[in-house]
Formats: sequence, structure tokens, C-alpha cells
Amino acid sequence: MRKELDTRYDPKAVEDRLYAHWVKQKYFHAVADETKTPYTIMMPPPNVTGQLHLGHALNLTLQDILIRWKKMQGFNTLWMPGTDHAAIATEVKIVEKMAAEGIKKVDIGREGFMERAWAWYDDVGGVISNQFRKLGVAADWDRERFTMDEGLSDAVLEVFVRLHEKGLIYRGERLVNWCTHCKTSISDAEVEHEDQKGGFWHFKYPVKDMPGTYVEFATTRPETMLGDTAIAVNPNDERYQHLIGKTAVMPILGREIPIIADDYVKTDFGTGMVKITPAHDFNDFEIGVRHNLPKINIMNDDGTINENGGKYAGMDRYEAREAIVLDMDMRNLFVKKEVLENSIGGHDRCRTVVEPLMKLQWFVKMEGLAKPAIDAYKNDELRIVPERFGKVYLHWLENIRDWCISRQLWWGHRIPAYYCACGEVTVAKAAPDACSKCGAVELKQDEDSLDTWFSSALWPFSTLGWPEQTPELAHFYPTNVLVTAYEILFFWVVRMVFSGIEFMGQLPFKDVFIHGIMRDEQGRKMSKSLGNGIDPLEAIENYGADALRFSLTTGNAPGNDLRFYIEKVEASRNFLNKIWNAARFIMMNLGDAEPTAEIDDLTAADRWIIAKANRVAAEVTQNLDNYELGVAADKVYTFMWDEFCDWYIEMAKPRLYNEADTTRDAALWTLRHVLISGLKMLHPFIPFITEEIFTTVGGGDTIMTAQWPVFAAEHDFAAEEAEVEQIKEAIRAMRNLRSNMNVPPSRRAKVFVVSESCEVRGIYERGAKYIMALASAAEVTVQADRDGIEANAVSIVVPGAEIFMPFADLVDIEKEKERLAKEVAKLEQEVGRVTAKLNNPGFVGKAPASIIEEERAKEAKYGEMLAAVREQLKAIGG
RNA sequence: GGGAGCAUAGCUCAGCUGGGAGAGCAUCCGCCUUACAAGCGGGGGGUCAUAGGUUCAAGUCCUAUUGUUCCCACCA
Repeated sequence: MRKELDTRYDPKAVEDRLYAHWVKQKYFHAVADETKTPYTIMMPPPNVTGQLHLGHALNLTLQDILIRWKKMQGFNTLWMPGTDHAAIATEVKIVEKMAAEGIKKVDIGREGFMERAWAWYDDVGGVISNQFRKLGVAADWDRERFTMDEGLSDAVLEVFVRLHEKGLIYRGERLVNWCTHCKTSISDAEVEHEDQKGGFWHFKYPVKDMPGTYVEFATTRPETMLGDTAIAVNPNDERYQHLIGKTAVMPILGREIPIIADDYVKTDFGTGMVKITPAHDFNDFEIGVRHNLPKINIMNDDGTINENGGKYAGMDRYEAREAIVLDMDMRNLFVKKEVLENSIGGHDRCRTVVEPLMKLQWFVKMEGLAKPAIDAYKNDELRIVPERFGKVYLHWLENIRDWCISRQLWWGHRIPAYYCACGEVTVAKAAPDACSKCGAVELKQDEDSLDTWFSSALWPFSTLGWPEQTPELAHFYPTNVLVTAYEILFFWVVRMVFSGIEFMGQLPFKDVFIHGIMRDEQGRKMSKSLGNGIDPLEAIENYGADALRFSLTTGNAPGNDLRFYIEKVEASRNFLNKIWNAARFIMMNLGDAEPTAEIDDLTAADRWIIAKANRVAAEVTQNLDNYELGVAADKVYTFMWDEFCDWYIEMAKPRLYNEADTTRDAALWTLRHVLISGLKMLHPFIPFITEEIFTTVGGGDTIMTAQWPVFAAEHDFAAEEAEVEQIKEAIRAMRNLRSNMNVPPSRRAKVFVVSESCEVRGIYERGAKYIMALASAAEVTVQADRDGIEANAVSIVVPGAEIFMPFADLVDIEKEKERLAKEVAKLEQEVGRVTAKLNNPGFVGKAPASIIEEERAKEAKYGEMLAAVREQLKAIGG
């Protein structure tokens, strides 16, 4: 039963209906089945705070292409979707919402907060995954997971306990990156460095018992002077040898601090003297450890100065800075202020300048975990596409520091550590009944929760049921590829890799396919503050999901950023319409017929397009294998539009319109066959329209499980391809000439094809109907000589033949001479180039035989054509 | 300070392992040719950033330079 199709493709009438149908049919659902070969992708879980943005759209489209393609290849595909609780990002939002109601976290306490948080999750947690569906993604929603699900939370606890048992998780008082706004520690990866011009203040401290002697140093953060516990110089600095071992006095607080020698200090920067503040600077911390210096913390969690800061206590860190500079100046100990270009770390969430603070936190020891992740890449077990990101991956892992995993937040996985008054700390999945040391039953669980990436690091196996040994885990792990933007290589990819190796004994994926990020028309990163974000849902509303997807796929190389142009979506929409109309045309002509054809019935044109489709299938498959999705899409696009629509369909028309044509069925069969092949190759890219047409044209119940086209040697018709290409070239030449001479299509011309070659004449005799249809010829006469052709007919030379078109009244002999003379010049140049090449002993001696053969063929071809054009020019008196 | 990417037609970008420069959009000319004007046919437009080098042959490989974007980094 065939439906009538509109002249314009309307995605609205198709997309939602088909998606609901796919879901209902469980086409996306994967079942563990050991008799099948799995192909698995873990969808990067979006934050539950989010809305679908173009970055997601790009990421999802690429994954969906791979999943749908592999499914058609017969793999047991699983695309695991889910969402991430996004600890800090979400908590900030919930706090904001509460603030609007005039409520603070402390007002309602941890339990009250969590209640609200879960309510909030119930409200908006599913929004984004519902938006994902609009894109047509073939994800297994039946298996959708959330990082705070019971099962995933259990995995988190299991991992924490195991790492702790192995000594890879420890608790310690260290300097951490502290956000004074969010009042939590954050990991190194969450600190964003930004270059800026800042103050560089020079001060001097008096040296004890050496009146008139001062140590002069410079700092970018004068407020940290309050925590100074030493002054350091380079041990080899001749200028300061006499000061080493002496004592300086921090004037404002009157604190006596030693002058020490340490290699860290450079002699050629600043004054060669450095103030040492172990509690507020990562370098100084190390020096403090080396020299056993006291660590004096001068700051509160909110960035104000604490009681160690004397009279500055209570001031904000920047207020204190000003005040201290002023006070030092009053004492004539302020030397000068310079401007210094340096980089400053801010919290990636709120941009607040990060303060290094001493904190008792939980850390993951990274060295041992990083090693196998490094080896996996070096041993080629892990492949990163494009390759250049492999260096970034290695560099990060080779320089990794311990990972601070505790966060002073409530929304997340609470750290499973229990404290007893006796000082004993118990780490266990469940709260112990009593302290194992003293037997006390009053145990307090750690107030902190875990970094959100601690749970997402487990995503590839926690979603499959780990630590339970589920059939899904056995079948679908390890996954095949991880598709993500380069932005989260460190946050997530690296952590999944070492987690997978540590807990599963196997890499979580074989390939990492990295793409770029979406930018606006001007190349700027899309951001909320700039307000330059494009809503993909709006683009889908206006142009359909297929059009959006296709525009995100073509013209982009792996790893490169992508600018969004609505014009590109329009162009994609036009392509969809083209396919739609080609299908309409074919269905109209098919009617109720079910044409059949044997290979022997096929004409040269049929074989030509079949051979082309065959080769495109091979190439596109190869491109997809290499993650060259843009190239793949482009090839199918060109094949379908240029070759199939603009040439083959046009060539089929004369056969279709002639009921008596004995090859009519072969044409119909070929049209339908090639259309379906094309739809299959397009389906991963544009799933909706291809499904709609496929089912309408009787391809089957769904294209999703149709077999992906493979190269078939029996469809490789080289001779016919060459023959049709020859006809195409002739048609193009004739069109070109007509256009040059301003001959309207309505004026049909007689065409004479002259060739001495019997073989060539055969080609043109068979191609006559195409020349008539596509080059506005009234009739085509093929002959061996020029008998009967008007002397002033315009002529063109094509390989192996000359073509004459009598346009008596239109011909301007002078212009003709000009045209032919130009043609001669062009061919002479060609022949000259090729001949020079062939006369070059280096070329003939070293180039591969096939290349030399090609050049020889060119020389012969152009030589022949040149002779013919010269002849024609002579014939009209030129 | 270290590293990476990019620089190709007016614009946005492709161009895989080196073998005569491509697409989309824009532009110009001509077409309502019975699938499609969201279309059809034809055209113009590029010293592939610059300078060297390797090679019979370089947009493609190497080196340097310039411009640009980004990543990493505890120089006070």
C-alpha cells in the first residue's frame, strides 16, 4: 500500500511518529546474547541541570551514526544513556532556587536539603533526556541510568572501600584549591587559569640584630604576608650568603622568621628573595616541608582573614591586601608596586579566584593508577582519534598529582567514612554498628561528599551492574568507543580509563573518538553570558532533526571545532527534500509494479549507477571505520544528488516514458534498488526520512535492521562505467556549448557524432537517447565520416569522437574561430605539460608504472583531440 | 615557560597513507524541461600564509618565520 507524498518533505509529520514507533518496537533495546557480537557505546551522561544544547546535539549525532551503522552491520548494539547528578553544578542551582524562596541550606539541614534536591531532580532530572529523544537517538532508554541510582551508588561505595583498602585513598591535611564562594575544595582539573596583569608589590623586612639591613622581596598577594614563616634565597646567590641563617622580622605581626636557602628560588627573578607562606601557596608548602617550617593558616573558608591575621581578622582577603600595603608604606617598608603578567586560577563554575588552603581532605593516590593508563596508550591498546590528543592525554597523566575527591557539598555520594570519638576511622560500605577499636556505638559519618567525576569514572561498568557480575557486564564490556568533546578529556576520559583498568582489569573502551566544540557564527564559544547559544530544539522545530544532524556532520574533520550556521541547516534540509522528491518520482513510476531484473537485463546506464553505488558503499564503510564521518556523509550526499538524481534519474526518464522500451523494467528495478542502497547508507546520518521512505517504498518493516551495503565484486562494471562517463562528458560538452551560444533548451538541435572507431560509435548509438534527453537533441546521427554535415555546423571534440550541431542562423563564424582557437591553445598546453613530463628521464625512471601509463594515455587522448580541433578550425577557415 | 591546532575561492570549511585544487553558501548567465524553483543547466573566482628543503612529483612530508586560536604550567 503506497502513500501519496507531498512535494515537500515535512519532518513534523514524520519524526515524532517514527520515534514513538521505534521505541514501541524496542528497536533500541539491547539484550545480552553471547551468540552475537556486541557493539557498545556509553553515552556521556548530561548534567541533570542542563538543557539540550548544540554541543550535546553534535556529540549525540556522532554516536547515533556509529550505533545505527553498526546495528545495520549486524552487531548487537547497545547505546547506554543516562544522566549525571553533577554534584556542584546542581547543588548551586538548588541553592539558588532556595535563595529565591528565602531559604538557606543551614536552615533546613542536610536531610531537609536532600529532600528538596530529590524533589528538584524529579522535576527537572528527566527534562534533558527527553530532549535528547527529539534528535532521534537510538539509545536504549529501558536501561537509562542516573549516577545516584541505588546500583551506581553501590558501585561508588565499593570503589571507595576497595581503593581505601589498597591504600590508594587516604585522608590528609594538604593544600587544596579552595573556592571561597562555593566553600568547597575542588580538583586541579576544575581550576581554570587565566592570564592577567596584576600588582607585584615590593616590600622589605628588617633583619634581626642587623640594624639597617633589610630583606627585600616581591609578592603578588601581600595579604599572605600574614602567614609568612620564612624568607628564602638561592643557596648559591652570592649577594645573600651573609643573610642565610639569620632571622627576619615580619613587621606588622612582629613574627620572627628564618632566612633559609632553597634551590627553588631563582637568582634572576625579582630580588632573588622570596617570602615563604606554606599554608597558602603550593610551592611554599613544599619548601615548608623541606625546611620544617610552621604552616600558619590565615584565612577562613569564605576568604576573610582569620584570627591569625591579627588586626586584619575579619577583613576580606582583598581588603586586607590594601590595608597591609598601606601599613607597610607607613612603616617605610613598602618599596614599589609593579605590574606583572601572571596567570591566576579561578573556579570553573563561578570564576571566583581559587585560594590554596590547608584542609583535611580525601585524596586518591594517582601515580600507581596512572601508570597502566599510560602504558595502555603507549602499547596501542587504547586508540585516540585524532591522534594528536594522545599527546595531551599522556602529558596529563605523566604529570598528574593526587586527586582531591572530597567536596563540602551535600548533593552527591556521601563519603563512607565513620568517625569514633576515640579517633578511629572506619571506611565501610555500610555504617558499622560499633567502633572496632573501642566499641562505642556513637559513630559519625563524614560530612563531605565525593567529586562528581568519582562516580562518572565508573560509568562504563557501573551502568552494566557492577559490582554484580551481570550478563550485561559480561557481554557489553568493554565498550567499543567513547565519543566526547576534547574539553572533558581530563575530567572524564582519563578517569574512566584508570578506573576500568583497576576494577575490570580491562580498558573501558578501545577507541576514544574526540570531536570539537560548537561555536557561533563568529567563532565564539557559545555561552550563557554571551547569550549567543542556539537552541537545537528550535532548529529541529523549524527544519527537522535530520537536517540539523546532517549539518553537524558534513564539512567537519574529527577534533575540529564547528561553527553553527543556520544556512547550513537549510542546505541540509534541501538535500532531504531532494531525496524525498527522488523517492516520490520513483514511487510514482513504480505504481503497483514490483519490477524484477536479472543482471543481463541491465543497460550500461543501470550498471554504471550500480557500480557507483557499490564503490561508494565500500568507501563510506572505510571512512566510517576511520571515524571520518564528515567525509562519509559528503560522499553519500554527492552520490545521491549528483550521480543518482542529476544523472541516473534523468537518463532513466526516456525509458520510463516509453511504454514500449524493453528496458523499462530494468530501469525501474535499478531506480528502486539504488534508492534503497542510498537510503541505507544515509540512514545513520538522517534516520527519520530514510525510514519513512524505506518503509513506504516497500523496503521492509524498518531500515534500522536492514543490511548495510557491502562491496560486491559482481556489481563492479568497469566497462559500463567508462562508457557512461564518456556519454556524460559529451553531454556536458554539448550543454556547455549551447549555453555559450545562448541556445535555449526549447530549441532542439540535430546532433551528428563522428567517429572512425566502431567501438565508439556503438557507445554513442546506445547513448543516443540520453543525449536527446539531457542535451536537448532532436535526433542523434552516428556516423564514420562527415558526409552530409553542414559545413558551418558548430563542432566539439570529445575523446574518440567529434560532435557537430548545425545551428546555421546562430553561428557567428568569427566567434567560432575564436572559440576553437582557444580550445586549441588549451589542448596545446595540456599536451605540452604531459609531454614534458614524459620527456623527463627522472619521471619515467622513478614514477610507478601505473602513473606513467596514465600520462601516456593522456598524451594520446589530448594529442588526438588537439589534431581534431585544429582540423575543425581549418575547416571554417581559421 | 611548555605543547597543540589552524592559515586553501567573497564567506564557512573538506581534501585519508604525496601523482593534474573541491563542497556548501554567495555571485553571474540561461531555464516554470510532466520528482523537486528548498529545483535544473552553464560560468566566473584560488601564486593552497611566507621562505627554504626532501622528491621525478608537495596543499599534502621536513625546517624556519609571520599571524591566529586553544590547552597545559606552583616562577615568587
